[in-house]
Order: sequence, then C-alpha cells, then structure tokens
Amino acid sequence: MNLPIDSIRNKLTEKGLKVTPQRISILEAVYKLDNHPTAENIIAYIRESNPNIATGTTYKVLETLVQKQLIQKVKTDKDIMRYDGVVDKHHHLYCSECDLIEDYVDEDLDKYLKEYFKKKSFPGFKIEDIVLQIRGTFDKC
Amino acid sequence: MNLPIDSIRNKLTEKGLKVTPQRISILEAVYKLDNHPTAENIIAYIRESNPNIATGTTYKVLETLVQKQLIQKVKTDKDIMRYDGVVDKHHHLYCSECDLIEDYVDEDLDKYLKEYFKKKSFPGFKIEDIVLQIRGTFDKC
DNA sequence: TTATTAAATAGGAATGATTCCTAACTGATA
DNA sequence: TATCAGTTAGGAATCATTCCTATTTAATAA
Repeated sequence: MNLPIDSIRNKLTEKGLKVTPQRISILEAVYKLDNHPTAENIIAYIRESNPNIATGTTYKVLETLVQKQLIQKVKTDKDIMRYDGVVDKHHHLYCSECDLIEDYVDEDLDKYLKEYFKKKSFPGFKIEDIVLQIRGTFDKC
Repeated sequence: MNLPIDSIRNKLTEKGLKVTPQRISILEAVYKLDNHPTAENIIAYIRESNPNIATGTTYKVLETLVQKQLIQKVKTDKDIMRYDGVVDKHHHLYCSECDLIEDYVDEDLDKYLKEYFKKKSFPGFKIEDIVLQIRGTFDKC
C-alpha cells in the first residue's frame, strides 16, 4: 500500500486529528511496511527520514490511529503488538515457522459466518465481529 | 475444571515431565482459575498455599506446559498473555467491555471450515489450524 | 499575518511483564 | 541411597510500553 501524502492528510483531518509531521510519517510507515510491523519496526523506519521522533510519541500516535480506526492492532502469540494498515474486514494467516502474517479477505465466508451465528445465537452475548486466525506454514519456511 | 492431584501427576508423567510440587500447583491453578488467568493471576493463586514459588519458575513452567500441550496460550488485545487449561480445539468469545474470555466449542463449524478451506486452498500455505476470535459484548457488561 | 490556545511532541524516567542467570536442590532411575 | 539431569529460588536484567511535563505547534479567528 502506497498512498500520497495528501491522502494521508485527508484521513487524519476526516477523523478530526491535527495533521502533524509525526502522524503523517507514522501512518505512512504502517502503510509502507509489509508484514504487520511492530512499533519498533515503525520507529526504525521513520527515524531514517525523521530522526527525532520520540518513542513515546510513536506509541501514542499509533494508539490514536487505532482509536480512530485508521489502523488495526494485530494479535500475536508473542507479547509484542503489531499493526495493520488494512482496516477493511479481513482475517489473518499466521506462519508457525516465521513471523509472517498475511491478510486474507473473504466476503463470502464472512457472510456465511454472519448467517451461521445469527441462527446459533449465544444467550447473553451480542456478536460484533468474527475474525479467523488461520495458522499454518508457508512452503518457503 | 477440577482435577484430582493424581490426574495432574499422570498428565505430567505422560508428557515425560518430572512431577514437581511447583508444576502440580501451577497446572492445578490453570485448571481452577476461571477466565483464562494471566501469569500474575496464577502466581497470586499458588502463593496462597505455596508462598515461595519463584516468579521465574512460574513463567518457565507455564512455557513448558504450553510446549507439552497441557495448556494453551490465549491471545488478547493487550500485551499480557493469558492461559487456558482447555486444550481440545475450541474458539474464544472476547468481551469488548470487560476482560472476560469464554471458550466456545463447535465441531460442526470446525468441520465446515476444514472442508471450506480444503477447496479454497492457499497456494504456498499449508493450513494447520483455524481459530475464531468472536468479539462482542455480554449483556451484563 | 499574527495572536491565541488546545492539542501534540521530545526526551527521558518509570513501569511492569517477562526473561535470564546460577548456585542450590530434588525427582527419577538404577 | 547415590547419582545426576533436570528443576527451582532469588534476584538482577531486559525490553516493550507507559508516563510525565516543559516546550512546541497546528488550527482557528481576529
């Protein structure tokens, strides 16, 4: 994913966020870095062009972007958080061998699951969202 | 879940693990504590009856139990790992409002998904396991 | 353009979950 | 009951993340 700066500015503005160079760099980094970067990955990347963005700022901005739904957090087995610039509904392929995480979109399956759970409602629980964690290994691993 | 000590001893022995008081306490704690305890929950619990089990030991034992598939790690949005004594295949209901995580077993759905993805194979990726994260809210929350 | 101000950032200290280290200890085996 | 590989206690170290606050800045209106 590779977006022009103006598009990034617009996204921030639309969400009522001040447009700062830090936010632009960080959101751009999440889009540009493949494989669901960690905060550390993002910090390393933005420091190349912007050496004095503070670590704390990066975490704060990431959290803000998650709150405003411009990016997503991705759960992993490890205790390190990773981020995803894709906010449309999707699932994840996790590799058991390496740390690769791949996005997987399947609207048909989403529809099926929605119907399935509509019939099979849980008493006392209202479903908001269903995400699949698909674990396996890539051939190359 | 509430198992007699002997059953716990057997589980450890079956996996080729030495039966130590620490391992028994910790495995017992994972079984007894509801809602997918954190390491901290487990440490607090076992210290009631066994005050001098070291923190490091608990983490090490938990990791060993996960490796031997006597327990499971549960992913959360937070960066705190939680543990689950249920190792049969199951999914999780996550509450958006509180930190409750509930197990959900559905063999029919598992079968369906297995078939579904058998047809829809991913080139270059071999699926090992599919787990659903079902997010929503409990009425009481 | 400039002043105003609420929001955002830099820098670094603090936190807290987890890991690491090693000497001492102990279950399993013969 | 001696042996020893495996395990633990205790505490220091690590490291991702959060917190603190003085300073800076983006947005707005005059």
